[in-house]
Amino acid sequence: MKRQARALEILSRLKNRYPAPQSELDWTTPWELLAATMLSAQCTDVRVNKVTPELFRRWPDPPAMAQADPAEVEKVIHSAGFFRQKTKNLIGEATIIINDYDGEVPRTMKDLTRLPGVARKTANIVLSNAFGIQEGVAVDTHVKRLAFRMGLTTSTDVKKIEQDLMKLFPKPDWGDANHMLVLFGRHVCPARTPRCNDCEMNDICPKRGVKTK
DNA sequence: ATCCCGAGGG
DNA sequence: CCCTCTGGAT
Repeated sequence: MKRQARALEILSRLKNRYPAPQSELDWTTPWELLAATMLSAQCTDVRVNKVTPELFRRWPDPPAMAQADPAEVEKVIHSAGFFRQKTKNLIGEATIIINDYDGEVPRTMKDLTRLPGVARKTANIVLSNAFGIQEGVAVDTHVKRLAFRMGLTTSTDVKKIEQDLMKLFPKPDWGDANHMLVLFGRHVCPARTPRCNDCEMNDICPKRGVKTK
């Protein structure tokens, strides 16, 4: 099957499995989503959700976080990993948002990626989920793995993979495509032991790079 | 290419 | 023990 046709068929089957896909991170404001998404680097959303209630209670917005004691923030987010760098990112992001954006999380790719710890993946999530803006396709470890296995890209470079997916998927689906691929990756096609026998993509998936034990 | 970093699973 | 988890900066 040709790549474009396969992409649309995969999208159709993903929609069938996940009629209302959404992130499993807990958040209520754009600032909380930005913080939670940055914290999710190399860490499961379950563990992010374990630290964010206290984090958001003690430092609920950019003004509070900009004034936070780094040692205290490090304690609260310790179990999420990369805690020193992530603490610097949180305080740095809050400070720039206060100084340059009047305390509001910016709504453009250019402005978001100025923030420390924020590149295209995190910015795409914030733009799509908090503001409903389809700027691109967020490419994380799940999207990267599945796009390669399913033959939607031949690249291992996240920027190139994003460009490929933007051509293959209709723009209105870009935000949902990320969520559906992440969920499908977790449920059916994890990195180590993909369950190809039980997979509804079995007949159209090239299974590129699938580890067979 | 390497580093940041803890926690859970196999 | 080794791999992986919704990455990003140097």
